[in-house]
Amino acid sequence: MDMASTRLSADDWTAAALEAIGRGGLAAVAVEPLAARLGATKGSFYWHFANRDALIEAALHRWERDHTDAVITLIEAQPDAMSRIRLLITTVIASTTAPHADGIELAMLATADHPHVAPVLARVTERRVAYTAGLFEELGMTAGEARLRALMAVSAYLGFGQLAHAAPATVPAGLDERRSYAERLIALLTAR
Amino acid sequence: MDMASTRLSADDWTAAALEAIGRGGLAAVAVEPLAARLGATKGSFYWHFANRDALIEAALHRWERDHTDAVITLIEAQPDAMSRIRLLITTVIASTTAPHADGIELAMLATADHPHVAPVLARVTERRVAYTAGLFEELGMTAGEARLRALMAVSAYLGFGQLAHAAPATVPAGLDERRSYAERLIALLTAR
DNA sequence: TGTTTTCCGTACTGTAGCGTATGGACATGG
DNA sequence: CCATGTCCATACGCTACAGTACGGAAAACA
Repeated sequence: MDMASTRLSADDWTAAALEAIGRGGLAAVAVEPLAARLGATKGSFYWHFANRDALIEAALHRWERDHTDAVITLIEAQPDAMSRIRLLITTVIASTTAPHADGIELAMLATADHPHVAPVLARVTERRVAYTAGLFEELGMTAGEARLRALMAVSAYLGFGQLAHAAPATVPAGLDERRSYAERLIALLTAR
Repeated sequence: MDMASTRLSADDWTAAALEAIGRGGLAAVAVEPLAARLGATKGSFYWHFANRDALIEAALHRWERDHTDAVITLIEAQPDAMSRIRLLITTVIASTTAPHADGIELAMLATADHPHVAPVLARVTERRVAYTAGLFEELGMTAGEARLRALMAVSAYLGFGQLAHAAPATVPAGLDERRSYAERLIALLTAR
């Protein structure tokens, strides 16, 4: 995995930081352990970054960029609003309860109070709600109604993630069960 | 607040630990800072507890006990299933977005991976889902249907908490808006 | 009041990680 | 091939906190 022991770039460090966040949360972004994992020492790190805080900020902004891009291009490929909503819900429900979901996302929520995490997470979340509200509007709902549904949808998404993480036993286990759960959720959220 | 500078009991320490969790998460449960906050020193702590881990465990178990008791007695006071569901949803939606919700609960979710937190949180969550499913059954639903609805309800609860925490701007601000949001949620969750 | 038990303060050791200083390896262009 | 800039390892100091040792104060009890 890390056999090319040439010099490291700043991006190598942010990538390692994101990976660490996924594993152990923001607290796992520690310079010396990361250096060990990269087969280097602090000397390298402090050449590329001023301090630990700068690394965290860089990693967070990279996550924000990559993450939002990925979701948008995935969903936007669908033809109409209804199928976009379907895809949104089903992929989320189907994938979330996998081994351990998207570790980074859970870590972000877990550290929502952190001064650097808070603004990033707020932007991503607000963007999600706004985007989802747009989908419901395309279904013919008023702006107010669409926003309510969007809040419920995003809540259902976030809540399901927490549920799967905190009490995996409660959540539908098989893929079929999860699929039908997603169907019921879609039906309730789009009901007039 | 802390003028009675008599001796401390083990319960004083667990109470302080819970308060610290609410403020800064599990990481804030540090012996020396807690001692300072209590106007004592480590000498006291290590007489009452073997180590930091023992304190965490004690605090967690105390939270589990107090917490479940409180919710159950509050809800169980209602006459019928429908009003219990109403109360459950409305209080949760109405109170969650207050200053900063129940700090402890958020901290628990944020540290769900911790070896001592995981089992406690899993028990509490499973109990919530089971209890809510029971309410839906009382409404005349089949066991399977009731469980689905319960999952959605608890998801909505957890998700709303996360939403209010991560992006307060997205969530209904005024008490009236929140109340009507809760109403819509109840309507959707109990619709046949 | 004297003795025993309970409780706590002080002083110590040990560890983990942040940040700095500095010299040197390695590449690169003149 | 040598001089300059780029990148990194080593060694160091500093802080925060976990846990231990031990002596002494403060209650409880006789």
